[in-house]
Amino acid sequence: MELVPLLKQHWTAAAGQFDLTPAQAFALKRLEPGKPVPMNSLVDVLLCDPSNVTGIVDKLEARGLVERQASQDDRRVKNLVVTPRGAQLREKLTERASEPHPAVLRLSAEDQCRLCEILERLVSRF
Amino acid sequence: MELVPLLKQHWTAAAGQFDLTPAQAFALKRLEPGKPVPMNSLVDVLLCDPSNVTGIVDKLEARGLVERQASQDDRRVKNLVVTPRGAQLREKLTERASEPHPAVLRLSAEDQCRLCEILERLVSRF
DNA sequence: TATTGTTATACTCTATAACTATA
DNA sequence: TATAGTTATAGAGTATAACAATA
Repeated sequence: MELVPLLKQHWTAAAGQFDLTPAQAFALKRLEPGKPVPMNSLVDVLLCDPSNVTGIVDKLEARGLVERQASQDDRRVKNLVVTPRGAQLREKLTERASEPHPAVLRLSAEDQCRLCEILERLVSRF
Repeated sequence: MELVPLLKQHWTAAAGQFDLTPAQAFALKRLEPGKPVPMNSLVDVLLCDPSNVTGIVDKLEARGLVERQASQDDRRVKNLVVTPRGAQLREKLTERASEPHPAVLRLSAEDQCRLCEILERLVSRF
């Protein structure tokens, strides 16, 4: 919990390099190019209210990074599709965010390795 | 980074139990009873602008959880002191926040132990 | 000149509630 | 009745800039 402000700062800086807010960047990072998903699915990723997703997607769409598409199966649903421009930005963002935080580099190589493994298992159970 | 929303949700829930916002709870948790610290020091903990600290402390002070005290050494500085009521709430908060997240409990006992050790080393280098 | 803390402002995130359209 | 998404709204966090008091 003590690390949350640190992580937040790291992520905000990474997102800011591409003129994205943290939440916008989170959403973009979770949208896989070529795999449309309902707006709905972002609620589980961002852990926020559906009404927030609207605003976040609005801004991404206004910049031409994602598009809303009417679903064929359920006319209530709008699917989100990453545009080519969005995919390009997403890749750069992912690359930038993969850079380890300086504090992590101060750990031993063994600790870094173990931390990585354990966190992967933790994420997969989330 | 994928865990940030999860951590945030966990912390928001813990803080909410005591009618504190996440930032207020963070500040209170970092103020040790009996050890006055300048407002300034919260900037490094919350990693935010000094102007935000004013507002966050305002709300804690309005609830009688902390107090501003003029510093003897430097008349520009205001020291923050946790009140008895603040100390009581802080203890409950710390206790509540120490409860492991369900996702962590799904890890093996060995992983939990290692994660704890590594994170402690990480925090100490922060 | 530089620093501590404040104020004013604007933007984003966030939840709540009420709404439309579908199912 | 229930669900997907929107709108309106209000509260909180955040940074920027300008300011007063002090160093």
